[in-house]
Amino acid sequence: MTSDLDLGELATTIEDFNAYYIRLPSVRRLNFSTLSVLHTLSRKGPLRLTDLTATEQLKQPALTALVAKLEREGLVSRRPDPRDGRAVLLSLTPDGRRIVESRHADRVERLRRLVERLDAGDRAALADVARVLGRLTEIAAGLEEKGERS
Amino acid sequence: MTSDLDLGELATTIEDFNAYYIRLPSVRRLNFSTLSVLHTLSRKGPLRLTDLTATEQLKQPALTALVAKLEREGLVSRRPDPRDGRAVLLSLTPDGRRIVESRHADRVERLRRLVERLDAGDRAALADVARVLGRLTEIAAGLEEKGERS
DNA sequence: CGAATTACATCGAAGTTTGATACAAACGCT
DNA sequence: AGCGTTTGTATCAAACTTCGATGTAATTCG
Repeated sequence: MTSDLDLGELATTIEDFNAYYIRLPSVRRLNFSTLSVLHTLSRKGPLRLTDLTATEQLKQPALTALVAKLEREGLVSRRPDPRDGRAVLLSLTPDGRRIVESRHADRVERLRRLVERLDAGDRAALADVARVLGRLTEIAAGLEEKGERS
Repeated sequence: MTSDLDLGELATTIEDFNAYYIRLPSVRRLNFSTLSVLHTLSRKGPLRLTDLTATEQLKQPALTALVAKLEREGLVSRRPDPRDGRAVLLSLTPDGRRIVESRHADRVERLRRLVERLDAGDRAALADVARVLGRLTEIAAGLEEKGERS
């Protein structure tokens, strides 16, 4: 049985890990909302503004303003949706992609320093960690999709 | 050998997982900075304002303002540091603690729904996931401490 | 076609964050 | 003890972010 206690501890462990993992002062001063938008666009390809409001915890006017700023800064590009004259399709520009990639590279480097201090057993378990977290993400994405249809 | 590729994938997996894990619209509208401060105070006990600026990605004036607001709302309490007349010690009030706990409970519930859809093998690996993430956090905390002394 | 809906933009008000600066307590030196 | 320096917070005004309400144009559906 997977007791509540186990899950409570797992949740705490993830929370604490994230406290360290998220902290990553970026060279350019980009706030949480901005980084989240860049990450989402880099993973979910061209998206309409409304689709973004579903993932980001911002209302549509705030997102419109943020995207306008990112376009001015050359990190995001907007083009009309050929299928719907009201909508815009947002994607990362090469510069925008570079920011996401550089942050990713920083995280890889930090992870590397942590991992090299793990003992052999824990290091061997890393593959399992990756597999299970990946599955949990897939399941979460699946549940969300289902929820949207209701 | 732990190749760069493995770590890159692991970092991506964690990033994607977090995109789902972090999303948790709270009942009270508390922004990212606020939630982070509450979490840090709940985990690291009474802290001085300056110690908080080290963890939170806010400058001291922003933190002073945020803490003042949280005190007005009854989520954080301030008392003079008996060891240093210039400093204040910040801690969570019962109400503040309740917010952190209720968010934790929400995460446990979300995790539960994900975990119950894992196959037996992946579920069995959860203990390893918790252990390894916990170790990584310990190591990260240790490295940070070392860095501070330099 | 016309009414209802949807996608995004605009606006003004409220809230947040910042750099510069002020001030008081603590520290270190003699 | 005295004095200059450093450290911990507070204050301020300016810049930025976010929101709810509302506008406008494109789409959908009967």
